[in-house]
Amino acid sequence: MKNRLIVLPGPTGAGKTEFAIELASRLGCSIISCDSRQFYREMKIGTAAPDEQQLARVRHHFVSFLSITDYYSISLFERDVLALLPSLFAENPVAVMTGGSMLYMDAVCRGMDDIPDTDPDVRSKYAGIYEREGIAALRMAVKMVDPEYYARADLHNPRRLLRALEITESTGRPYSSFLTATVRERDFSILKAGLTRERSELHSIIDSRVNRMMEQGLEQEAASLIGYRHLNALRTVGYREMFSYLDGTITREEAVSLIKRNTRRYARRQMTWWNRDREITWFDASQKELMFSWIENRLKEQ
RNA sequence: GGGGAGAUACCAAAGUGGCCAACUGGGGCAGACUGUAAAUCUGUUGUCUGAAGACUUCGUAGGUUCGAAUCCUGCUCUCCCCA
Repeated sequence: MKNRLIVLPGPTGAGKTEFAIELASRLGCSIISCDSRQFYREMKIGTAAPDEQQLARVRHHFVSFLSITDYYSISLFERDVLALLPSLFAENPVAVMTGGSMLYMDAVCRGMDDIPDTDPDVRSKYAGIYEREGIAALRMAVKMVDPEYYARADLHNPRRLLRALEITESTGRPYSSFLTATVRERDFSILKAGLTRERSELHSIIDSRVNRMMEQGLEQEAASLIGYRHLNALRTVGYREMFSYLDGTITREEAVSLIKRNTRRYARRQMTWWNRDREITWFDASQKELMFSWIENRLKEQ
């Protein structure tokens, strides 16, 4: 019998954390967290990371295992999860992966193309060009070195253009030549069950969750991290807005409502991403038992 | 009781005779996404339609005009100042 990874995507606020814990305890397996901000041990409140009690109920992996100053990436996550799974499957043929980081999830399920690491100097060189000369300069450069990518790139998006340029220059090969979109074979099978809620319900959960974060001390947590605000890990909903408040740019109330708004937007982007993944079977949060039995039946089938 | 200001689409706010279905911002909705992705970026937002287009909008009722969100009059409401 083939090992199984149960993948549980869902927008922020749908209730994945608690749901996954219940599922994993029923199955007696552990949880792989796929949340790119809960990775960081310094960011607990603002990321709604599972608390001590929740962590005690089921063994979690990839929660609070990094410092905000560590370098990490999607491909490292893919590598680390694939390296961990055999030991999990040795104990139980099933594992649960849940979280809201869409591309990280896809990296585990489908794999990323092999692209060499880039030269940090090249990266900062192009970042400087972008700062001084704007996006038009990036476009022109991409057009020169990788016309194929230029033809299909999002020419408004500096992140995409910068990435293409740094890869092309670091490797001496056009970025587009690395992009094969090959789906990797995995030696385990994947079952995708998504957890969602009605939009309006999701919004009110998000609102109350943000209020709770404030009660739990998001302000203090952000204040303790403000010296690291330039780090990518802190370019995160909840922290950025609190930094603006701590700067005195906006009021506390404004910060709170911006956090709510930006969390809503994040949830929407998540759904946009997953909507095109036909492998996901969706369940409303109110159909918990139905979802459990669906999963258990599928597990028996094999 | 007297004087003044204003009512514009979900909200805020421009427009002060035709180029206005109406600038802009917010919010909403939708989309993209191959390496720090809770990031980064795009579109759309009166109704009907695939589209061309048609139809109804700028507090309300009238009027002026070839033509009004824009001008005039009555009414309703809001705000400010003086009593």
